[in-house]
Amino acid sequence: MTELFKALGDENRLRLLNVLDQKALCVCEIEVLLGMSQSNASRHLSKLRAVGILSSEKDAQWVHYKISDDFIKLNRELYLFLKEGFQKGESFINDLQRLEIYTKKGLNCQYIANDKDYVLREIDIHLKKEA
Amino acid sequence: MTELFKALGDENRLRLLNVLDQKALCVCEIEVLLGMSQSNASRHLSKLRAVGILSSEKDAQWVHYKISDDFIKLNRELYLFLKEGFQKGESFINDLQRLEIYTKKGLNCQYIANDKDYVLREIDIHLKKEA
DNA sequence: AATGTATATGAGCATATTTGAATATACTCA
DNA sequence: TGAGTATATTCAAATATGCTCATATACATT
Repeated sequence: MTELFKALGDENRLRLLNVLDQKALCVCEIEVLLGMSQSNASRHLSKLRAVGILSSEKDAQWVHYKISDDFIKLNRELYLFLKEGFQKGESFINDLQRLEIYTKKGLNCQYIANDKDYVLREIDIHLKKEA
Repeated sequence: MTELFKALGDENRLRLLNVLDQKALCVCEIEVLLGMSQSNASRHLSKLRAVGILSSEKDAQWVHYKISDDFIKLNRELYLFLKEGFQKGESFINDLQRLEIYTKKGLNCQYIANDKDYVLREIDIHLKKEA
């Protein structure tokens, strides 16, 4: 249990979980959506996988991470608590907004591979319109 | 939420919560029951209180700590998760065994103040009999 | 008031954690 | 096979954490 809480005791890792709770994502998508460096995103994902919170699947050169089915099954209360908490934090809400734009515009790993800055701009443009 | 998880991500603090979930205890009792140094016990209790998990009350020169009613109310799922986890960990179970002996023998802060080693021996004698 | 006791806090040390930069690995596709 | 790309890992530096020993504070009792 200690290891689980240690893994959860980090703002960045909670942000990861928040978006992954909506849908599976690969490292490069996390990088773009949360504004993290590639190595940092990879590291945090690894840590969450190491304690069983995430599972991953390879798809060509990409690795898709998602919240582990076992984790949800075995830690129902904790999972519900997390979901509740995500609805309250400002940064969590902002991250979901970015994810929603990313999804609605039909963006994906391919776009990021071709032109990461373009994807970032697309998201930011949309956010400014709403503001 | 991050701060809450950080506070929970420590074996000793989880052990504290486990026994405090049974009944309110003062620092010297924690010291004896969990075999922690006085300063360490005090510090961990402070930390848990700082994030709202514990509340404390002064009684003469003693300070009694307990799990905060607000914490339980506001974080129901997390609290349930903790209780579930406590039933699984070996060290948690051992700690509760010591607490049970301590309680059944009618020991209290006064006994610890008079002769801490006596209290420790009383608990250990009982544990050896059961083994 | 003076002494004793319970708890809190400060200083210092060792260890752990987080991070960016650089590099290694694993995979794809021409 | 060789170049390119996504992800993982290593290294080094900065910061944070947990612990012990010593001391301070607050309260009780004589």
